[in-house]
Amino acid sequence: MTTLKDISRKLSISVTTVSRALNGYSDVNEETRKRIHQAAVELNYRPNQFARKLVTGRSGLAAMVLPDDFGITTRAIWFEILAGLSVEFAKHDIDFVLKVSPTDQIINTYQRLIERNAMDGFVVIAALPKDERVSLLARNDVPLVLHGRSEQVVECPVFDINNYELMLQSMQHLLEIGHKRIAFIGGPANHGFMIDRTRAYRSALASGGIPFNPDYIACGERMTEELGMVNSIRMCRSGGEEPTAFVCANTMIAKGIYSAMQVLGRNIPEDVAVVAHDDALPEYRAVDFRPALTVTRAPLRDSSRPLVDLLVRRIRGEAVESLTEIQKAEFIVRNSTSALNQ
Amino acid sequence: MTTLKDISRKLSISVTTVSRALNGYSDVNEETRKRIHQAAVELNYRPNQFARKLVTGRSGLAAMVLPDDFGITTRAIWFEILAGLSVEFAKHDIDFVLKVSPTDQIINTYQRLIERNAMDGFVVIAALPKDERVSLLARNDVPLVLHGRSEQVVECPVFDINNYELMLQSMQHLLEIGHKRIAFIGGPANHGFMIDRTRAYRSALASGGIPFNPDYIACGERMTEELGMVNSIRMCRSGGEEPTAFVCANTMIAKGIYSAMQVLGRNIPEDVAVVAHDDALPEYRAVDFRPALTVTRAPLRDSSRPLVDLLVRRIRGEAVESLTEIQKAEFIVRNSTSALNQ
DNA sequence: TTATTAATCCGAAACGTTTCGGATCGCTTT
DNA sequence: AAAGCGATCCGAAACGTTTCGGATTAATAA
Repeated sequence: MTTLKDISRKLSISVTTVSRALNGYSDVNEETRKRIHQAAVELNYRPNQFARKLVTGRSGLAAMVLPDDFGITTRAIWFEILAGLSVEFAKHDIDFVLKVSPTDQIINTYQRLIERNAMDGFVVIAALPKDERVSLLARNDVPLVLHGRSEQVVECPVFDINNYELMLQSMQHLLEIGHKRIAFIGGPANHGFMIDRTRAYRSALASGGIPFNPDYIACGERMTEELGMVNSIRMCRSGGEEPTAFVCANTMIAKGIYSAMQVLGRNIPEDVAVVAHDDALPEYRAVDFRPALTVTRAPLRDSSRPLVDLLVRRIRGEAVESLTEIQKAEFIVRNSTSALNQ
Repeated sequence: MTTLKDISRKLSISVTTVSRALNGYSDVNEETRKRIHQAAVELNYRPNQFARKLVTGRSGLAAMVLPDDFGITTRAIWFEILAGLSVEFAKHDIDFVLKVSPTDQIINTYQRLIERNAMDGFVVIAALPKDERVSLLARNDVPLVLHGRSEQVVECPVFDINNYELMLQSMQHLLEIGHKRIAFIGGPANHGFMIDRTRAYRSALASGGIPFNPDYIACGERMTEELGMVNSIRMCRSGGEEPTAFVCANTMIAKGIYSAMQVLGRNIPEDVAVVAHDDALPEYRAVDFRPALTVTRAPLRDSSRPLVDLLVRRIRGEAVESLTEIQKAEFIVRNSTSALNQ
């Protein structure tokens, strides 16, 4: 392990100057800076992160805390997010630490992490309207970035996709091609993105002059194939009028509906239309559905960079007001929707 | 942020003694130790990890490096492993950092991490016979624990399941109930576990007096449903004699075979038997297969604890010789295998 | 009585950085 | 000639721990 002192000794230059040269301060001669840099690579110098943290207060560590029951979704999705964050943080020389905690201990886990004071920041995913994690972190002045919008007015950077808009787009498409009995199968009703989408769902119905039917909306804790399967079958068998179209909160739910419709002997898109929101997971490619799935598309992978950038800028002390980013989803019509024949 | 000095001041006791009391040294009076502990909780003292690292050399950080194409398997499995490691490391007060790296940059990533010298240790998964990662870490004296066996004689703790034994068990079962044309569909041929299992496969055949048929073995880079589907169909349609039984390296492959057999109009277990190795992922529950799947079972989740324990013991300086653990898989006969009728 | 020992405690150095507050020197301005 | 300035450099303190090498005291052994 070579240290600043080693370089200092070798060049007969003070430690101070070596440090300042390596950190790009302006008060060191270009000539000596070169010599110092050269010596640094020769000796294979790496700054000791811990000594640095001790004086600067920065650790070069950022964390994410996940529930061990995987919350609203599946392992595959979490990993997609984790992988993206890891590579993005690496670009900023930040190590990404993963904390998995029993679901009922999440807040305690945050508390401990905050007390230990070893993380430069946190990324918080799946915002709730009143999010305890967010208020805890904010209260302790710990930088965080939030994925999804939270109702509470809090000083933190936010990244989100335009959930309201994308739902509106799906609905308008279905309305335009003549659907009136449109069902919505989604995730936990208390999450920010579901609130936004539900609002858009109802607003689109209203603007189409269609009364809201509570039987046509289903929320589940976990947005899986099973959720889509079970609920679409239930809706079709309830005795009332069957829906002619389904809007799904993700492609897994759509997959479940596809299976259900097959079992029920319904054809897509002739008998029922299906639209979904697509996080673009390689495991569930909307283009590979038969028929190919109409979607609003916003790759989860694309969220890593903005999330990390926002957090890093917050850590660096940028004003929070400028740290909001809303990504627009793309609307892609494929073969799972077609004009209603009647 | 309260420090040792704060406690020291409050109690009029030297920093040294406070430190030693809190770290459980024997040369401090039981009475004063109590006072110190009490003051510590009152002031909500948390040791500064970085100051500590600076002097002890330990960082309280352990890492795992993963390829961004997810290597031999799927996102879901990686997450299962990551989650387990995270909670186990937490028990030892170690933060778990996840590094995702482009596949062709893995070694560079390790190199950089080693140079930065910020990790106490690494867990290395999916051992290759000659594993560059292992030799790099070992050469630099960085503690690691290896999942799977590596050919090279290297000073590192190893955790593995008894791949040879479990394959033997599956094969013996199939042989006993009369199967002779037994196919094996597995993962990348160069991985340790595949080498072991292939050896067991051939040895079982030999002891049953059955010649090895290269058409009955298939290896794929990725052990997915698709792999099982494609290869089982190929084997059944090759024109030669169809296999009457399949042994699969995991349950996803088995799932693919189930689908393939349905397409082909074959019944399980009447026409073909299926056995798999089961990592016990919640997404692919062997008991939920129809018919329920006969397996050798070794939950992936169960590997986290031994992996972490071994690594921690290595970091603490225990002799490597004592740090090997081989877990036995359980053999569970269900309905996907039955005596061949002929 | 004196030497030994055990039980407690502590000062100071060390870990490797960053940074505050100058110091030095040669030039330019007044 | 004095003052001011810009360009370079550096000593020393600070960050919060751990740990080495004693110091002190009282009890015990010789």
